[in-house]
Amino acid sequence: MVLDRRGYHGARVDDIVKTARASHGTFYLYFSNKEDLFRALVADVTEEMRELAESLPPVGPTRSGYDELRGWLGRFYDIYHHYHPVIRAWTEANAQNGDMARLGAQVLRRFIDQLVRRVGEIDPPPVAAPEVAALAMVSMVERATFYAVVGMVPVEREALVDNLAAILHVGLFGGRRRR
Amino acid sequence: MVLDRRGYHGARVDDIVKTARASHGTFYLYFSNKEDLFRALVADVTEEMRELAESLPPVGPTRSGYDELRGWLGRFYDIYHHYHPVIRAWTEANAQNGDMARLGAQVLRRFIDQLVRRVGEIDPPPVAAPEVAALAMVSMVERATFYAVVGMVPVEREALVDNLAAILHVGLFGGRRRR
Amino acid sequence: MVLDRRGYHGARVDDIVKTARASHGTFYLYFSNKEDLFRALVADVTEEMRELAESLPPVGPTRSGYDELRGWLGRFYDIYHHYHPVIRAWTEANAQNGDMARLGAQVLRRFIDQLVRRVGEIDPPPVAAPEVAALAMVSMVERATFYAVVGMVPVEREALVDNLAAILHVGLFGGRRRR
Amino acid sequence: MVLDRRGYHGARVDDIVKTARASHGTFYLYFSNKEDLFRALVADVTEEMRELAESLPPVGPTRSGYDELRGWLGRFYDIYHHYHPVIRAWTEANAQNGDMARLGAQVLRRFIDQLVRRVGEIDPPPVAAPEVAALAMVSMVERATFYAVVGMVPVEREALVDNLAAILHVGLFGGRRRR
DNA sequence: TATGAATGAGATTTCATTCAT
DNA sequence: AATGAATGAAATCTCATTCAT
Repeated sequence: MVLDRRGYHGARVDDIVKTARASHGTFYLYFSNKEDLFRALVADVTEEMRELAESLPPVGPTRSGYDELRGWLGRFYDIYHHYHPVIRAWTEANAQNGDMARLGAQVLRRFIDQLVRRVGEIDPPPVAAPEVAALAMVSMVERATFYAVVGMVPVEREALVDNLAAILHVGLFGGRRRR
Repeated sequence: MVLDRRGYHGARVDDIVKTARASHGTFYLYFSNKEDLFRALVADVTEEMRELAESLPPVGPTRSGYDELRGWLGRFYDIYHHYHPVIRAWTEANAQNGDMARLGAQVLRRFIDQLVRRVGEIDPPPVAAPEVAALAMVSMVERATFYAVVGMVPVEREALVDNLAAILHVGLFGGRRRR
Repeated sequence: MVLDRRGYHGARVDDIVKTARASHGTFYLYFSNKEDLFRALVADVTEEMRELAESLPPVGPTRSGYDELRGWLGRFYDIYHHYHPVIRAWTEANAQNGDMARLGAQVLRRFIDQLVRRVGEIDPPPVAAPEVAALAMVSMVERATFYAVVGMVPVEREALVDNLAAILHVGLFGGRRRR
Repeated sequence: MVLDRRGYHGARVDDIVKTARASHGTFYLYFSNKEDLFRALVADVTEEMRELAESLPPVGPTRSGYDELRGWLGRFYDIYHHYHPVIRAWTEANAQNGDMARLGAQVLRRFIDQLVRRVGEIDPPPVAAPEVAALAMVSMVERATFYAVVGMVPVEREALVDNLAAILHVGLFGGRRRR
């Protein structure tokens, strides 16, 4: 995947079509321009992310709740792993202003909303400001997974998922035992 | 700041010199190329970050430890706020491979190392894998601050710092009371 | 008709086959290339024009001569109206050098020759240089009709034909009465 | 002049800059795109045409009126001769729809208006529909001059100007003697 | 005959960099 | 030291034409 090696700006249409063993003409037959390809790729990721956000399990200080959280984080990791070239490029785009950044903000928003909802179900409420706590947690999961997936830190999937689950659990339920 | 609006690739040398009310010639008198300018800007941030990493306070389940952590997070926020155009561009560069991404990995490493050291001081050790926990915490702080600073989420400095401090405190010391 | 909206260069083969509800393959089955289609279209017009040039009536300062001239101008208008997309494209091609311009020059020549012949029949000869007078008259008829037909000026068929006939009549026979 | 040989579509930016002994970069320093150059060239011609339209002399069945008309037609010829590459390209553009054709229609309009005004001064009025007569006369002058200038017909400047003047004079004043 | 996805040569346009002044 | 017009390599994009089915 060309995006992987060079990111959006580094990926020349020439590279893309060579990698796909196609021609320039074919490329512009299916995409109206380079950004359009990127949008299509991002749309796939966005769809996966939307489903993922919706499948965030109800949480509770139980063993099964903990396991479900681990499963969910594992899926998060897998999506990031699978789409990481696109996600790299998207991160690149998010660093600028413009459409793609707005789309990124929407997806972020969706995760935060789902998490806020879950946190609202917890009794007693674990934090004063669920919105900010949700932002913090989403940020943690997203970026730690990103760094692991792109190899900026040497962390294996299981170690990452276990630790994120543990930290989130503690963050949500304090020291409460898992029943 | 041109980097703010457009990121590294979006900021043309022409824009940069216009913004600086200088000429192309002058630009190349002081920087050997566009990347060189960016390196210089990043070097400033890197230096701040290095100092910041070193000033990570010893932590403990005390009120003063908590306050120091808040102070430190506030400084983190302020640096991000001040340098956010550069940091955006850096995020963009980190999303690609290459020198800048390696530099980003180094800075990340430094934060993780410092945090691991602090976590190592805690007795009993709060987590099984301090490295991964440290990655998670750095990721959380970094990205939540980034999203807040660039306006992708509407969170104020104080709310952010308070919540991050609370979450980190719980993460490090579980439900232990602040003495 | 695609030529109408966009002219020769603006009419892509893709547009042409879409308009004709055919495929690219079929197009190249019947025409060896895009220019070949245009040549075929122009050939139709050229043939019409050839016949029209030959049917230029003998002229004279009589009412019936005047009426015949009017009829002829009406046919000129009708051909231009019918073929105006092709004629637009041809005008476009005439504005360049090359084969099509040469073909345009031939057709122009044919009209001039016919008109010179008619003018030669007039006694006394109305002008010193029949060739140039013929050029002027052909130019007048051709371009005024073109402007009217393509809508660059708001003139109706009858008004145009009447006036052109009157002017030509005066030009050929001066103020002489129509007998 | 590159437009001369090939017209607008045939003139590649590459040819233009080679002819001008400049580089692509320089071209795009002064014009935002290829059409922009063409617009600039046409603007020059448009300005000349505007002045020419305004300088259309008052007409009358006098020798001096006739001479002024000849002078004016000579200036028309000279402008066409000088700008003929641009005028060819403009004719090409007029053959399509779009901005340039609208601009062409405006210039045509201006000539017609001026001529209608002059014809309106004549007593008795020479034609029933001055608008259409003016269109015919402008068409005649424009196209005959075009054909002569681009070499589609072999007519010299003096012969053209003399004959056009004679025909216009007859058209306007019938057989009336030049006083 | 008919199709239309695929092609690729060649066009336009961009922008980091240079250099004469 | 400072300038900014000029450069040109390299990018994006177009579209007439082909050919396997």
